[in-house]
Amino acid sequence: MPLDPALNSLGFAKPPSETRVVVAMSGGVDSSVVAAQLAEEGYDVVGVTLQLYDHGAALAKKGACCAGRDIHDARRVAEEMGFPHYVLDYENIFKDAVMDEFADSYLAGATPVPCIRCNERVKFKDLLETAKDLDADCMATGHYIQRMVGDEGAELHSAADPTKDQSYFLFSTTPEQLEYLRFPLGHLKSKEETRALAQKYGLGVADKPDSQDICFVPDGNYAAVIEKLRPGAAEAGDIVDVDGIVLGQHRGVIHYTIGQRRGLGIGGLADPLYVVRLDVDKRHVIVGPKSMLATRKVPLREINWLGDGGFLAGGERQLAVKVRSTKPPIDAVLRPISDTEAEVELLAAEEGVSPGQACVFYDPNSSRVLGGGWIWRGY
RNA sequence: GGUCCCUUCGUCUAUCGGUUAGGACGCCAGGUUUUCAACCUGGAAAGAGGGGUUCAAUUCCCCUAGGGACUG
Repeated sequence: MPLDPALNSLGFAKPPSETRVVVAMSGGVDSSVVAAQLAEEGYDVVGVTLQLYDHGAALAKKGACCAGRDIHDARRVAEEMGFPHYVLDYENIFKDAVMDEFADSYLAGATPVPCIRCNERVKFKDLLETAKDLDADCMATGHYIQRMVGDEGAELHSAADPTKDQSYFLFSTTPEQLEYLRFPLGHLKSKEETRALAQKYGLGVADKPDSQDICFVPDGNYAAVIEKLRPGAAEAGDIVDVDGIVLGQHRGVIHYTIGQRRGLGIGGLADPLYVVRLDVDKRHVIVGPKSMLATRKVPLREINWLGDGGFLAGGERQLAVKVRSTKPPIDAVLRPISDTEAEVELLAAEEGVSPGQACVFYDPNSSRVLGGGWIWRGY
């Protein structure tokens, strides 16, 4: 983070004590450290935690964000560090903006990424507006991502620690949102530094495990949540090969994603089978050998462009893309079709490209994130 | 009716007297992961049944059951 001596650590030309920052606190280590650190630096910190879904259902789950135990943890950090903390009831907003689409996406044979929608539609939208209503100068989160100020304004950059980088989950952050956001952890070299800071501030959450899995799914059984939301969603059907030959039965298309290997229950083969396609109308899970997963053309919509210049006007571009959060970026050509649609051609075929997942753009020569889009079926 | 062959983890199979009975796929668990997956590591899991021969039988012989090939 290049520091202008005239500016404080959050980029404002005034003392921290006169800079109000809303910290989105999940109750985890990361956002707790952000809040504690900013409070320590003397900022006018306001902690906010969102209640996103039903308490009772979530209590059983450890490591989840924003419910029950987590709200408690966040509140305690605020008390320990001496800044105000608010809990906002966002259950309805969350259901409308995240959970409903999550269910419908699976029903349509796609594989959604609810965490991206939550950032895009809840944390960086309603919560961000709330922060402005609170007269905050900016809003900070515990995401491992970097915001840098360039010639054309705020830029999004991958985290310094590539193993913790969360750019995949933040590609849809708009330039306007980015102007207002701050990510104080993005420059850390490793998660250990975060935990060390938590120790330093004496936070009770210092040893809390990292969150994983979908926060509103209690026991990892996301299909059960979908069935609760959309009764009858999991209808059994045939597992077929590409020639239509029935190889077995499945418990519902919603249990599968393209590239998936486990859960087919078909044994006795020399090589494993993978899901290569989902046919919702026929309730077919189409399977084949790994080689059939190779994909080069990836159709995208709902593009969020974070690079310089206009998206469509800029024409064809060489860049790197990620099609799954844990896969390394690979070289690709991006061909805009409209302001919000594009086709990505992967230079080397990738396996497991699934509708509903995100395709995130990276500058191959720097840490900059250039936006991304949502993968969908086709033209 | 006769002759010959086959029968091992859930599945497909390896092992032609002494093995912790091996592998693959499937399954389970752990790791990884703020999506779902992928991936990595580990685990459970078998000699159709009954008699023999032998120091020793999955392995050799016989019978029974089931399956297959050829054949008056």
